[in-house]
Amino acid sequence: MKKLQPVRGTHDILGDKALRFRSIYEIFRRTAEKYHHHFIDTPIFEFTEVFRRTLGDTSDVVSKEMYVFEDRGGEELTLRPEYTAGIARAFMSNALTQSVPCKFYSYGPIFRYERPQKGRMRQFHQMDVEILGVPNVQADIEILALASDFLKGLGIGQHVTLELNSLGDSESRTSYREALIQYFSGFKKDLSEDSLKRLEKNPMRILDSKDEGDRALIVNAPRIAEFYNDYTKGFFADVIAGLDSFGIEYKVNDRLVRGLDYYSHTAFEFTTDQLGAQGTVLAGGRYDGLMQQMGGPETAGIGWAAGMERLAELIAADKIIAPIRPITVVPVGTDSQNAALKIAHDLRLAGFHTDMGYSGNMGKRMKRAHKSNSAFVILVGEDELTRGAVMVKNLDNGSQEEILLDHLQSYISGKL
RNA sequence: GCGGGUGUAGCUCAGUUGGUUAGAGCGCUAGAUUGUGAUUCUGGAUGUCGCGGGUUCGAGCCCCGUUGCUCGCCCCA
Repeated sequence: MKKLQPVRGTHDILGDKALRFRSIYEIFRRTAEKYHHHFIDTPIFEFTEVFRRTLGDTSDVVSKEMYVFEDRGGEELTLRPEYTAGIARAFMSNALTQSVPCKFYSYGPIFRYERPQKGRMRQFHQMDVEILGVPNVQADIEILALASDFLKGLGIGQHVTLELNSLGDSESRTSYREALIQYFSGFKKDLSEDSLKRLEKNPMRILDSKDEGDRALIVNAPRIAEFYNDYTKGFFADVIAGLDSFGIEYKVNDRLVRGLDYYSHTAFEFTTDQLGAQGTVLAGGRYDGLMQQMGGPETAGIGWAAGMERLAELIAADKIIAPIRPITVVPVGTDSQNAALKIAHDLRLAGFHTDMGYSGNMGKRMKRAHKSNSAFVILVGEDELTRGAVMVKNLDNGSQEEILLDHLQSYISGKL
């Protein structure tokens, strides 16, 4: 082993970070299940085609961020760079098109070959929810409510704002796109280099450019709302009315654009100003055209994904689940080792979290027990054993008492 | 892919205009206390100064390259 370091952009998750991840996942799971979403776990790699077809060849994700490899059988595979395409594939592979609506939640690693930064890694973790087969606004409203409940459950509702937009149906979007191209083409010499490329590939992206020169032009650019047809207008109004009736706060941002090709209608992002350049903590939208793009039947879809690493930086201390306080069983001498092991085993069978003080002198074992956050140490010594008892020490107040083995479990459960 | 900052002990960091054996605190460890932790006291070990080359009588310090980390851009959770 030459390098004992993790691959760039990957991290080990342990200690406090592991606790945060577990806490967040637990709250996510409970919230998603309250909305009766079902757990789904799809492979972390798929045929490259699954992502290439759905995300669009020109998207940055496909063109420069995917971990693509060929396996020994010569198949072109890709580590998933996002959730939706894989779930959509699973939806069709398992013939669930016959069982709509389907509501899913999932959690796991996502891979993108990017330059790492704060809140951005090459392997990171997302929590994802999807509703498939509900084309009307009920799905939009519920998926946003689920997001809002989740973030409030984490205690970060105050630090996060919901930005909302409608990208319209394809008719509205096509005419808006043309209007944008026409408008910006008149200012080609003033546009930044990046935006000139966007003009070719994805003109709507110009709208969230950070370049100052671009921003001056954007102020007077056509607004998407002017190009909504009646259906889009009504749809968006209904989503907003739903949020109002739920008391969910939002900010309409008509410059909000989604990176991936398959979005339509509702698009949203929950952002924070506390994470530097990576402000988006949860984002998603409606993707009614996706299934068809993959060669399946027309199926409506909407969902979002939340970034675990980013949320872990924001989570309130009181939402982090307390580390478990075990009981540590310490044999006093080698003679009592077997008896101690048996006592620990019995405690575990009775449901107690139990650890062993394996080695070292008494001082060392006590120290380790203390460090492991133990509530009690059970000292198993020859003297006590002859009386059918053990010494139980409370590590919080230092008191200790000799307890008959027969009474051990009831004694401890009374004190925990 | 582009641009900036940075790298000394497990952690947080000192280290003079380049000058012998590279330091502190925390943590770790041994003992005081061979059946008792979080307090105290006394000892101990921390290290390829990221890596490779160069300049120099001499480099942790200067120069070049490289790599990791980090911040920003692109893009995104």
